[in-house]
Amino acid sequence: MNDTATLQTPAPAEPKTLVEAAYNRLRRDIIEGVHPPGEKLRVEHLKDQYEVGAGTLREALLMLVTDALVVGQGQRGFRVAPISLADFEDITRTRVLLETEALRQSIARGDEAWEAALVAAFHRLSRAEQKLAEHDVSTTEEWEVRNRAFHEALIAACPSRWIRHFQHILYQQSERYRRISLFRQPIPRDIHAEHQAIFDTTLAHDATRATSILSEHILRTLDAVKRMPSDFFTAKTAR
Amino acid sequence: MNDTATLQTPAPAEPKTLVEAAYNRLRRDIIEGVHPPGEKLRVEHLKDQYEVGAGTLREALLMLVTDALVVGQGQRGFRVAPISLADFEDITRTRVLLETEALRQSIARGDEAWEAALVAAFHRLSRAEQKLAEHDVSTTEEWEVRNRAFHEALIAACPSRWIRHFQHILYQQSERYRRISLFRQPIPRDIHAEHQAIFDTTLAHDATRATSILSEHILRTLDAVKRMPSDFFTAKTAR
DNA sequence: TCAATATTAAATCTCGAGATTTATACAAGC
DNA sequence: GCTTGTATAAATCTCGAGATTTAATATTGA
Repeated sequence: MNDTATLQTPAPAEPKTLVEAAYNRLRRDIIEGVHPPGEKLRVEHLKDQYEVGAGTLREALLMLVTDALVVGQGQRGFRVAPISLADFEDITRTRVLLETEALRQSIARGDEAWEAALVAAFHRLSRAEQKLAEHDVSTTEEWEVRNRAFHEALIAACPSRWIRHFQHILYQQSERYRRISLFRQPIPRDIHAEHQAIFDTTLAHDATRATSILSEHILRTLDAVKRMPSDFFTAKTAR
Repeated sequence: MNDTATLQTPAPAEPKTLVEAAYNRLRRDIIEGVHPPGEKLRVEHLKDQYEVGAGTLREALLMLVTDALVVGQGQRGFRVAPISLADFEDITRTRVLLETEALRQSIARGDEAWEAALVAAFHRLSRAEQKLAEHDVSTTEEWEVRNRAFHEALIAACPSRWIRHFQHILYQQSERYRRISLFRQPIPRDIHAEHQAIFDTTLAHDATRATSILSEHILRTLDAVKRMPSDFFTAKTAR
C-alpha cells in the first residue's frame, strides 16, 4: 500500500450548494472556537463575512441546529450553543453508552471487509501517532481526522443507523470541547497504547474487554476536563 | 385535583413565528401520513397549501430534517423520509437502549416532585385507557398524547439532556410508524396492565424489573409490525 | 436616585423574482 | 431496437428589500 506522508483520508464529498458550503465553514469555525460558545450569531454581519445572502446564511444556521452546535430562540435570533462541565459529562457518558453498544454489535456482525478497513484505519492512526511522538506538531490536525476515522471504523459494522447517527453528533460535540478547552495540549503518549488495546481486543472478537477498554478510553477525556480551572466554563459561556 | 373529562395536558408552547407554525403543521401531516413516506416535497406546491412564502417553507423543511422526518438531497429538493421494517426495528431497539438507561437513571435520582408528576401522568393515562375500554373511540387521540406524556414522565428525572433529546426523536419516529401502519387498530386491552406494571415497579424503585418490563413493552410494538403483510413497506416507500 | 414610559435603533423574519441546476421528452445515430 | 445527445420544461437555489418584532436609549415623574 502506498502510504506516504501525504496519505489522504476518503474525501468528505464536495458541497454542491452555497448553503452547504456556508454550513461547512460555519461548523468548522464553531468547533474550532472562532465563534465562542454563547456568542450571538447576527445574520446581517455573518452574511458579509461568509459572502452569502441573508436567507442562505439563515438556512446554514438551521442546519447547525441539527448538530446542536447552534441554538435558535424563536424570534430572538441564533446563538452558538453554550458549554458547561455538566454538558460535557453528559456528552461523554452518553457517548460511552452508544459507542460501546455499537462496538458490541460491530464485533458480533462485522465481516472481513470491516476487519480490513479497521486494520487500515488503525495503521493510518498509528503512523500519525508515531510522528506525533517525534514531536512533529504539524501532524496534529491529521491525527484528529484519523482518530475520528478509527473510531468510526470500529463501529462501522454496527447495523444500527440511528446509533451511528447519534454517535456522530456526540463525537462532533466532544471535539468542540477538546478544541476550545485548548487541552489540545500535547496528546499523551499512552493514548497509542489504548488504541492498540482497543484494536487488538476488537480484532480478537473479545467484545467484553474491547468495550471495557473503550469505555475507559472515552471517560479519560472527562477526567482531563474536570481538572480545568473551575471558572473555565462560566468564563467561556459568559455574556 | 380537577380531573374532568376535558382535562388538558400542559400547553406545548404557541409558535411565535411563521416558520414554526408551518413546521408544526408539516410535522403533524407527515406523522399522520398525509404526506406518505418517500413523497417529494415540492416547495412551489406546498407554499400555497400552507399559505406561506417559499423561503419560509424551505426553513420549515430544514427543521424537519433535524427530526429525520424529511431528507434533503443537495440540489435535488426534499422528500419525506422513507420507511422500512429494518428502520423500524432499528428505531425500536435503539429506543429500548436509551429509554431503559434513562429510566434507570430516573429511578436512581428522581425526587418526590418527579414521583408526584409521574403519578399524575399515570392517572391521566389510566382514565383515557378506561374510556378506551368502554369503546369510546373519540379518546384515541387524547390517549396518544397521554401515553407520550407518561413515557416522558418516567424518564423526566434522568439528568441526561442528550438521552432525553434522542429519545424524543425516536419516539416521534415510532409514532409515525404506528399511525401509517394503521395498526392503529384498537389498542389491545392488556396494554394497561403493562403500564400498571411499569408504574408500580418504578415507584417501588425496582430498576431491574422496571426496565425489563419497559423493554418488553416497547419491543411488543415491533412484533406487531413484523406481522404486517410483507409487501407493506415496499408498497409505501415505492416511487 | 430609582423606576417606568416613550422613543429610537437594530435585528430578525418574511416575501417574491431572477439565476442555476436537474429532470423529462424527443429526435438522431449506431 | 437501444443508446446517445439535444432541447424543452420544471424545480430548486439564491438574493435583496420591506414589514415586524425585539433590544437599547433617552426622557419624565416620583
